[in-house]
Amino acid sequence: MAQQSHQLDGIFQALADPTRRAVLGRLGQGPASISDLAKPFDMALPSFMKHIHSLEGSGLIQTRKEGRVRTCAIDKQRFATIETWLSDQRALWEGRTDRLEQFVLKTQDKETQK
Amino acid sequence: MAQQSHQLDGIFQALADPTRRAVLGRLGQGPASISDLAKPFDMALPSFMKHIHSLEGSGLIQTRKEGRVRTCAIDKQRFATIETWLSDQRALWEGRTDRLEQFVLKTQDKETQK
DNA sequence: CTGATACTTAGCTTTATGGCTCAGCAATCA
DNA sequence: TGATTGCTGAGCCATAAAGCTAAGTATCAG
Repeated sequence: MAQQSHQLDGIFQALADPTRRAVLGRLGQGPASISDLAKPFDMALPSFMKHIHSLEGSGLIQTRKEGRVRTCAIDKQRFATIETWLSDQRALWEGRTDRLEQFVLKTQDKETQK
Repeated sequence: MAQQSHQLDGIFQALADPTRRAVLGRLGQGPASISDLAKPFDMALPSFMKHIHSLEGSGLIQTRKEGRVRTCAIDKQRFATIETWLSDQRALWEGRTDRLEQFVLKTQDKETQK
């Protein structure tokens, strides 16, 4: 494990914004141009472009320009990076579902009921 | 669907920092106190506390104070929120891995306008 | 009661983020 | 050719993030 932490920084940072997640949602249904993607958002185009750059920089989408139109498409592979991190994380918990944790969890219940 | 976008903001934002991910890694092995968690990091305690607050605010960890020691534990449930988002996202792609997408990819530049 | 420990609060600085406008440039269209 | 479309680049502004120090509070150990 110990995958590039820096890569995860960018990915999670990109996902931490509702506009960018909405764009991913839209691109999940198929590629689209910048201006098509921008339409639903009440935002100037240069501002919107920053979101696109964030998504592209993190590798969550890829873009290419044909003529004057830039088409964006989701890059599904990057999502695997997230899943890998999640499952690494789970592996930690599950490799160690032991008495210590149970002990603390129960003590915690006692506290919570105040 | 349409889970609280605001919740995802906080979760992804919290995950977008290597210190905070490292803390989660440590907590995956069991609960720990603030100062134990802080030890590996070359950072003043108040700075470290901000990371803890970020994690707690996003719901990824829970903390409780006993005497003068605050103990932190991971909250596994919040991770399900991420998985849900991921699988919603995948559902979009997979619900529509069809000729349309291929078609659009190839003919985009001519056919974008209806 | 005193001192050490374990945070906690307040406030400051620097940098990053997310928005804007204005201006430009290349590709299409009339 | 000239206008329109679809970005793109430069640069400004306000707010948030991530670090710091200094000082405060509350346990706990003697």
